[in-house]
Amino acid sequence: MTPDDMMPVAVDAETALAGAPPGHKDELRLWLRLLTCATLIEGEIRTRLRRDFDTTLPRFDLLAALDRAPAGLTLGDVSRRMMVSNGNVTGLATRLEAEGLVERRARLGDRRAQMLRLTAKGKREFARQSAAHEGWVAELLGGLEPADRAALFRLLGQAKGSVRAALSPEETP
Amino acid sequence: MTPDDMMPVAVDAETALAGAPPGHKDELRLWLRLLTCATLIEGEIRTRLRRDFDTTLPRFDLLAALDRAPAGLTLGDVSRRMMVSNGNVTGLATRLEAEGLVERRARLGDRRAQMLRLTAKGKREFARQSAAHEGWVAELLGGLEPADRAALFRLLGQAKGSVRAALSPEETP
DNA sequence: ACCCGATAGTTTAGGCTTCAAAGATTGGCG
DNA sequence: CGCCAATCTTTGAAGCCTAAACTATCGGGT
Repeated sequence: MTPDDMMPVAVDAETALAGAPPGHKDELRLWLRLLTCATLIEGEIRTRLRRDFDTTLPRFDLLAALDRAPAGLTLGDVSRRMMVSNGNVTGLATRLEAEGLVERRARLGDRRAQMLRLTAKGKREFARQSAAHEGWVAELLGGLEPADRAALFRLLGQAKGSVRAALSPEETP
Repeated sequence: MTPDDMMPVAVDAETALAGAPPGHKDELRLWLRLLTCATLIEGEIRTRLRRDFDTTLPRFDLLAALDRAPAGLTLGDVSRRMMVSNGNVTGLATRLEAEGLVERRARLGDRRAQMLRLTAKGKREFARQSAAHEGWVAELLGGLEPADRAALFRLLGQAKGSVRAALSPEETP
């Protein structure tokens, strides 16, 4: 319960020259802006998925994961790719199965796992949704200069690297 | 129900020279990377808020909004700032009130609205959480060169502008 | 052959989130 | 004054999400 010494935080190098209180305000502002962008886009996509296809983003994401893996995926695979919990996928898969978009089938030789695959209906449905989705994203980010878009893409890669690097030590003990 | 002509999508100008199928893949890749970054960071912050303070991100965000407005905010104000629905804030406020971090009080002259304010305990609690939070973000994004961080910040501003521009026409009829 | 740690999935409890509909109040207009 | 449209909040139904506990199965070492 000593809230002060839990914070490995890079209190080295450049902090010295920055002076003042720790002053990690820059990173914070960056994070808040990143979050705003993501929230804005995500919210709009959710709204349109509901409006035009009467579906949700998690459903769409699950279909997308399966679409990229014609041989099917286990629930665990899906959970890792979507970066969501196990139990979450169970429920999602159950609902999509009930709608006939996805099918569970046993995996030979391992009675623990089951493969999840798109049904024909699921493929058709996802193709429709996917085309619209791609258009929406292009519409929302179309205001960016191509050069800016490329630069942003690269810098986000850097950011991703920074986050993963900060995460991996404790994540894999 | 004609799913084909609902898609205002910029099918003009640069699409012509790009050739091929509509080919908005660039924007899509950019969006997916942006989303990955946000999800990664957000997930880590959620985990740590739970682990270290036994709280959640929405609670933290609500406290943060109130902390920036010493005079208090109506539930509606909070809802707009957090970009979440009205009903959502009701429940959030109720739980935080039960924990003694926030208080509802009637607004003079308008019995429909109520002001939400931090209690003394809420202020203390948020100060602790906020300091840790700032450190976490700095840790996660600390791997970025300061110049890259600045560039990223600027480009995200552009992206935000692009999204808002694409949104505002239909959002305000 | 048996046990035991690792892996796959489900369940449960609790919280977050949205949309839509309902309640409560206000302020203005005839 | 009385109505009514606009504003603020709450409620209810449904779905999403996590952590943690539980079940089932697998595979290897003794």
